[in-house]
Amino acid sequence: MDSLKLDRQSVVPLYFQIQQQLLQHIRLGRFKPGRPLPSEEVISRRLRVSRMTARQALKSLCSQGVAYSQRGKGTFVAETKLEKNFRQVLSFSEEMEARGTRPHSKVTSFEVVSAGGAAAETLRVSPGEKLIQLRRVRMADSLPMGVECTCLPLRLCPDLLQKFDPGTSLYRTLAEVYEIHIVQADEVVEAGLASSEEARLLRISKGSPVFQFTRTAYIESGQAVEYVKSTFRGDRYKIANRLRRQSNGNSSGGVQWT
Amino acid sequence: MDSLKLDRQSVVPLYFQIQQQLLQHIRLGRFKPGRPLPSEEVISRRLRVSRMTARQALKSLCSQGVAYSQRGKGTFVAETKLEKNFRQVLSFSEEMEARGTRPHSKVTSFEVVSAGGAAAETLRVSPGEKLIQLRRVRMADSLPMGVECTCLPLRLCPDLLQKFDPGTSLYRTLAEVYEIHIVQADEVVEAGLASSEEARLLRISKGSPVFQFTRTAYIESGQAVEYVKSTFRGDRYKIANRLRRQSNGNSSGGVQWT
DNA sequence: GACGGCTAGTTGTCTAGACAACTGGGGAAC
DNA sequence: GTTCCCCAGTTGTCTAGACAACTAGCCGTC
Repeated sequence: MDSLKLDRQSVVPLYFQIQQQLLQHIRLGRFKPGRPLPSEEVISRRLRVSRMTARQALKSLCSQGVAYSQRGKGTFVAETKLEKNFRQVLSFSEEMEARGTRPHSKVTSFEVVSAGGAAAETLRVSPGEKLIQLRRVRMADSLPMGVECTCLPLRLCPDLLQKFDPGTSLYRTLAEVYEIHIVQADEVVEAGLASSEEARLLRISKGSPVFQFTRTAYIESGQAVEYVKSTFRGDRYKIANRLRRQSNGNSSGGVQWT
Repeated sequence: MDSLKLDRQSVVPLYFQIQQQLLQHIRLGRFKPGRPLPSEEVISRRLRVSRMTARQALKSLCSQGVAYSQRGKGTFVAETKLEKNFRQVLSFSEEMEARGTRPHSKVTSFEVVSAGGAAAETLRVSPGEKLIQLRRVRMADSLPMGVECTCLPLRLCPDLLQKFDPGTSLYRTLAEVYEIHIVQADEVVEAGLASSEEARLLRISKGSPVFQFTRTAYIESGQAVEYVKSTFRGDRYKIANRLRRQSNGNSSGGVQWT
């Protein structure tokens, strides 16, 4: 007998509940890589939802790279474990937890500064407006992974210096204390060499290969709220991604949309 | 009066035709960044398709990072032009064309070798089986961008050495001559330093920062058909990506799927 | 044994609706 | 003038079905 558990009173959409439960089963190894997930029809019948809802749950697993579909055959658990999820915005803490390592940070400075340069421009604040600047060394299982410099407009979170415990997740604090929910980010990655300052903090030699990330995070309205520059060790950090190729069907149109 | 153009006889799905036409309008600047796209309802009425079909077209633009949706407001053209599309599998040629630069390659070797090491393992061929190995220097507007070493099992494309014109796109040749359609790829990016050999070919100094890509490409069945290792100049190459944050709704389940 | 057709199972596409949740603006009430 | 409510427009979620296209296995014919 199946112990179904969809909460139809919940505000959480059904497809999302289904997706989360499948994900949990995959994580626990109850669905193994390469093996099929329940078909749309089975989920639909078992959980008494329409096929489109079941389908939406499976599709969202596919778009996360966790599964893949084959017409006429089924939907299968994806093989590879990707080292860095390049699809979803994750804070460093969340990313390390997903990887199974214990995140930890050492704050090297946490202060209010005047906006200037790229940070001011990106965050759309007038030059001279106050920003909170947080510099941290990011560690995983006590090993230094990278250095990170985060800038936030002070007016959005005026008492962050008091409210934020640097041992916890910044994103979690922003959401819980200030109702600032980050939903999107643009990230640019460059390859570079460690400066002597970075080398010292990361315990590597100057000139070692590093990743340089520049991230801008946005809330739903499209307003940029966070500007981060970070440098991560090239020897301990990889980026992995699964790409799909767009099927090609050429059709040039003459529709008037206006 | 609107000149609608959906080909309902075509094998190309309606949602894809709509998506392509919207994309073309965006590329031509008829829908500007930050401005709204036609709403689901408008597309639905204008083109006489159901709202779900119109929605699927808009959603697929969103998943490509070309647009974004806001509940209650609409779907808008995304602002930023991303330097490297990290969502779609693109060959080097396609990527450079998308960027508006003229791609060009210099072949440094093109031969049959015996499989071994990571390439053999990834492509799932027995050690010693023959592989085609193609080494190229990749150029954009006559500037060297990176070096690339591509491996393919010989049995999949036995006369590639004759059939492939290195001036053209390898992916195009694979599709047209051998019916090998690449639909997915896994890519791992690392930060490294240029070796003296790479430095010479790329006209940079040894020890300069570079990106090291390792890509495995798959056909629909999941069979790996291409293994590529490449090194790109850190000073001329950036990776850009737009990430969405997964909305969080925790629900742990007890469904029996079997 | 080889081939072809049939069938059940699966995903892909599409329809025509429904209600919920949210946005933004206008207008009424205060 | 300010506040509140309502309404039209929009996206998010969901239903119940339909047919197409493809896969894989079974089975009978040749």
